Amino acid sequence: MIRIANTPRYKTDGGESMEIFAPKIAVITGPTATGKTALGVALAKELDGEIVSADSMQVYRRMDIGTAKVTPEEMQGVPHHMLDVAEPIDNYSVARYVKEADLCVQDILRRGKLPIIVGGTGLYIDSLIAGRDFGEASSDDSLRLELSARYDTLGGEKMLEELRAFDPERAKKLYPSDKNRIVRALEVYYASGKTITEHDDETRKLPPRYDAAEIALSFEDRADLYARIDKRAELMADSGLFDEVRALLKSGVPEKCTAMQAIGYKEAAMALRGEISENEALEIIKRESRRYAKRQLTWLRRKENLGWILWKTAPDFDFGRQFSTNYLLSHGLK
RNA sequence: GCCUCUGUAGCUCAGUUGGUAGAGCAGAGGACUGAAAAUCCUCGUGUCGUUGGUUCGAUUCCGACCGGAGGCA
Repeated sequence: MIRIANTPRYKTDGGESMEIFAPKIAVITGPTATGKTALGVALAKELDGEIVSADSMQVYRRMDIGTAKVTPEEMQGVPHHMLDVAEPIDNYSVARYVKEADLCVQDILRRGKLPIIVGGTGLYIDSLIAGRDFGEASSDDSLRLELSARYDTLGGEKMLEELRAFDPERAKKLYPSDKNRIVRALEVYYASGKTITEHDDETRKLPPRYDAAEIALSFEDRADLYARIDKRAELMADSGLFDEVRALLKSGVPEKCTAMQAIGYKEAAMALRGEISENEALEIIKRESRRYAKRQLTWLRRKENLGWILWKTAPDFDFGRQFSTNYLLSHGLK
């Protein structure tokens, strides 16, 4: 039976000590194709937990094959949350994820179960644990679209200059070519009157909302990870990835929406348009997936207090379950 | 068997009128606070096929040998 062990003590910036209830939760993360889903289910069964997915693409309905979403059989009766919570045309975001996933976690805790966050979207996981508030600014996209268009005509240098006028600190950190971040920095300021630097500083001061014990999965040898990714991409193609994408496009999902930026989907769309062959698409999907995994590793490597499980050549879930259980217990989850 | 072309970074190739070499792709490292499966930054030493010769000096010129491609018999 799971019990929330203790109440950690955090200091506020004012120097006053303040007691805050930060519930303990478990996290299973790691690059793509390392067995997070299977280990999550095994742990949930052993520890009486429920899964909260942390995957920016599995939130979309009807995107199953290309996102390697758990199947009902694989769930083995374990409740899964944060899957299929959006339409592909929705343009999901971290802000929305934190709000919705937090409700799930709270509900699970209220019922006395262990929330197990499982997924590879590092930003989503960290934001959920930190309890980041992204504000209400710019809930409609008009401002962002306008800024984006301005960036395209004026260029990055001009836009950075504009940002530098009120937020030199952020401007210094950004390259002119980093369109997304420049646009966002401007957007935050114009919509809220607050610079993104101020906003970030404020959220950084907040004590973490959860006390997370995090386990990361990967392979000892990078080559094994890549071989697994390649194999899985081929499996996806054989299982009907192209049909899935065809159906999405046919149902009116625009090609430039967030969901269609997913690896596997944008390449399949290119093939369906006849720009490349399906085989070429598959090769690009493999390559992009490998690069994605590498970025995920970069994200994870900088974190302290990660319990790493490095598979030899293939996942060993018996070992994984044991290691994880011990790890979680030693981190106060009992 | 003879002739021609060819052998340079993991791959495709460029180049040095002789002073030990550089692009693209692949790959590696990093950043990341409302697109994050997104967006962006940085990184190029390799017996220049092997072995003799010419030369102060050869990957570059010459010879032989070993691969590869094509042609003639």
